[in-house]
Amino acid sequence: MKSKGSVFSQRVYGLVTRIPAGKVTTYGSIARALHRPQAAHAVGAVMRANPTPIVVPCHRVVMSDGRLGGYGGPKGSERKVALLKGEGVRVINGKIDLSRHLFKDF
DNA sequence: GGAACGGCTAAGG
DNA sequence: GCCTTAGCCGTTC
Repeated sequence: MKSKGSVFSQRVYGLVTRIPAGKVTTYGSIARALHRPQAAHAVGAVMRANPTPIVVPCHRVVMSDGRLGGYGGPKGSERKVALLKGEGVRVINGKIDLSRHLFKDF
């Protein structure tokens, strides 16, 4: 357990936290922002361990496709959508309009 | 210290 | 539109 020891995780949390309401990002984008373009899954690992779901809105992180991905469980997706919609994100058929809300301007 | 897991991505069938 | 294959990386047990 590296609990907070790894810069990577902290970096991920930092970026996710910086995502403004009404915007979303992809695992790949985060990985790229951290100079680890291939570590998308690693980002997922960090998110899974997300110790501060309040500060780290994982629901703003989606797949490169615009799909929501997971969120703890099949129901989580619905909650994700609800939250995103509440923030002004256009969600269609469980997918996000990336061309409209993709935030990669870290 | 090492193996398995995971909320992935990209490319092909 | 969905599944498979291959590659890559950090966390967890």
